Amino acid sequence: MKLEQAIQTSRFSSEKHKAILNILYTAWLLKTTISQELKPFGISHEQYNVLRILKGSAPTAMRVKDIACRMIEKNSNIPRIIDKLEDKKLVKRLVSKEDNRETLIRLTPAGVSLLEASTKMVQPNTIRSIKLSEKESLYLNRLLDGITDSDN
Amino acid sequence: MKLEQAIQTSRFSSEKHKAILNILYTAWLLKTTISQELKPFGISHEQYNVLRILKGSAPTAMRVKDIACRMIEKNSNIPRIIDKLEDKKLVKRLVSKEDNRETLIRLTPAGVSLLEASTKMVQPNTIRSIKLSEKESLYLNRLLDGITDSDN
DNA sequence: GCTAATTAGATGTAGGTACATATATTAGCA
DNA sequence: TGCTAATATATGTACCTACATCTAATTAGC
Repeated sequence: MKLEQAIQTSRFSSEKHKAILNILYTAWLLKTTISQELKPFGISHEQYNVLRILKGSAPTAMRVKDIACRMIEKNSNIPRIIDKLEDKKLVKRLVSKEDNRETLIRLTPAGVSLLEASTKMVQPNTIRSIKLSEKESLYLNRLLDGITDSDN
Repeated sequence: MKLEQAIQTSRFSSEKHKAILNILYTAWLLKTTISQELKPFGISHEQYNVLRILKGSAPTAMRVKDIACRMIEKNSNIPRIIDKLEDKKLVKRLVSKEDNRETLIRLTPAGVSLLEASTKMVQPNTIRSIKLSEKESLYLNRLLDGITDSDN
């Protein structure tokens, strides 16, 4: 119903085909919603994700590659996102003492407080916008986890 | 299981929160897979979607705005995607006789044959890569359709 | 201990999204 | 009719992804 009207089609070759489009559409909706919530804070969804990842290991600084492998979109260009965050003084780059190839990234106090303020807004609104019970969410997670088994 | 290892985390505030990340991650996987399949044909996932939409109304040409509202990602910049397709001679721009503001887009024979060839590869591989029965797909579609009711 | 291979990160480029603005054309209406 | 508002598309900008390539630093192998 929702998907059909969103893309103005009701011709799907199978439920599976429809499911593929539905996942893509729902993901787009989620991203758009989150981006809207973040707009007042002046950061993008991707920049927000990096800040959250950094907070996960704070106060310890993180290496660029360790941030990268926690991102949902695996081809994110972390150095470039860090550039933007550094411009806004939300993170700081440090050179690793033990390996000079590595760059360590650390949240600044400004980064911490912007993250806290934005999360306070974004988190509840996003959670609220999803009309699923915990039980339905669990079942959805099971379905999604099973979708791509490596032995295809 | 899948998601946890993909983003190296098992701390989710709820099943719902995990479901949000799971949808985003699964969509990214799908997009990446489809893009890979399309690479030999020299077109992007978005360009492929436009070609498919055009085929849906062929041989009648379509207006830019009608293509736009069938796209999954609603903010797609259709004129720019058309530019790329036109460079490759896969579509042709025509000016509408009844309204000179409108641009009509039509598949060229080259566009039709590239679409057929690529679909023959992409469609089965994508469908096969999704490990869901029709029944599971149906249930997944129901869950996704319910996720965002406009009265939030 | 020195060179080759590997690794971390930065950077270039092409294509895309999101959104604001520009331009042309048509519709609406006093 | 003539003027304004609305509409269709194109274009500019900032940010992002995908991927190739570059540079510096480290490790492996002999």
